[in-house]
Amino acid sequence: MEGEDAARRRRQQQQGQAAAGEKEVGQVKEKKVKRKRGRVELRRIEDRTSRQVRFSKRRSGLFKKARELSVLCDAEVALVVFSPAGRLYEFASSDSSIEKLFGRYWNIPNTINDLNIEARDSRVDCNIQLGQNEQSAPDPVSELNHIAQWALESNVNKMSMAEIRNFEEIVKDALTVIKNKLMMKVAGLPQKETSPLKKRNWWSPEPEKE
Amino acid sequence: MEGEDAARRRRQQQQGQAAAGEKEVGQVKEKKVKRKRGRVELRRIEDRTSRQVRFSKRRSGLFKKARELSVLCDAEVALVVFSPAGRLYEFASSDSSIEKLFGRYWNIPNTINDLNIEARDSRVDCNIQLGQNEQSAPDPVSELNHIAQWALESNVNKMSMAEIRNFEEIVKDALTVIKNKLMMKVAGLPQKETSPLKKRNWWSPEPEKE
DNA sequence: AGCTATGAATAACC
DNA sequence: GGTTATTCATAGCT
Repeated sequence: MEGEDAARRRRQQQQGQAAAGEKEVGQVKEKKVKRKRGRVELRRIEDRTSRQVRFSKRRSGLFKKARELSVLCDAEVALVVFSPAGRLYEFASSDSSIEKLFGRYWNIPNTINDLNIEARDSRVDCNIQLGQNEQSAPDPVSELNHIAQWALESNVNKMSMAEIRNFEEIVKDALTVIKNKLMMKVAGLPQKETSPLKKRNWWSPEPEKE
Repeated sequence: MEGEDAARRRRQQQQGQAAAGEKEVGQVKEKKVKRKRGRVELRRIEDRTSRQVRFSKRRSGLFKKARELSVLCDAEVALVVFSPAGRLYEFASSDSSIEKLFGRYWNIPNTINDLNIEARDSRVDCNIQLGQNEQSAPDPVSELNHIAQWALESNVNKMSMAEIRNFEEIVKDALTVIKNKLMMKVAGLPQKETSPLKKRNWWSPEPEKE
């Protein structure tokens, strides 16, 4: 951010320079000098066309800035923009999808999540594990069913926000399991463990790689 | 965005002006002229301290731009940034909380599903509608349960790849429904729709009592 | 969509 | 955290 005084001073200085330059060349460029812009006002642009053009330009600028921040400063950035017309534009830094980053956002408030996970009904855990290792219940849908039942019995409507977030993660995990299993099954591939469900540590501070 | 040629041309022009200005005053300001900055390189800043300073400044700049875009162009913007240290910074335009805007984000992909939704087993559709209109089963989890049962009865193990994908989407939809409903319920937010997404929200449009 | 003058952001320095 | 020189973004045109 910048103070008003400094800004005004700089502006005057620049105009001074410009004047000097013009004096040097003897007013030759008089024709184009009057494209005065003026400070940008922080309120909704009324003209529809102009607003749309502004949106396009500023949007690309914003996304560029977002990308720069994520690259230069090694930060994780997620950006979602809806145009007035309802179009979606999104950006997520490098290794994080929007979903992951916002999952992280939701997880931040409750670091105690681990405890909740441990504390949840063992049937769910059990079923997921079984499904993954393909021991007794080869039908993945039953797992989802169990999860739903578990949630139902746990009186979802009275869950706290933290619990809901946790529930969301659990169901998402289950969905991943199911998807993987079905994919493997249909493709006729051996069920190899890819990674995702382990411990959800993808958001933890990781050692840096250079 | 701007072309290289134009940029270079303008830079030369400006430096020409500056040179003219200096010549006018006779090199009096020689002492401070050499703060050369150079183009910003698009790669991670190595120096830790510098990176942190850059992060602070650029972050505030980015958030300012985001706010400007949302105000000037009447767009909805959600921005989440995690510093390398793991700190969270967030911005959401005016009337949208981060959760709402990203709920909206998650709902977008469903556009493609309209046809699929119509085509799939009517029992599911029916149950969802019932749940939604709170006639018999206001508990969103039951919807998930029904979907799971439907998939189970449909002999999932013999589904084609396309069908599995579709199933995955359906479950994801259900998850979205559940999540949003719970979020709204717990946060006590009114379910207000601002934009054109409404038509395909087969699962949420009506405000709830309770 | 492409250009340029101007305003704004910010890298380098206190 | 403040200042200034410089690069960068973009408003106004075409």
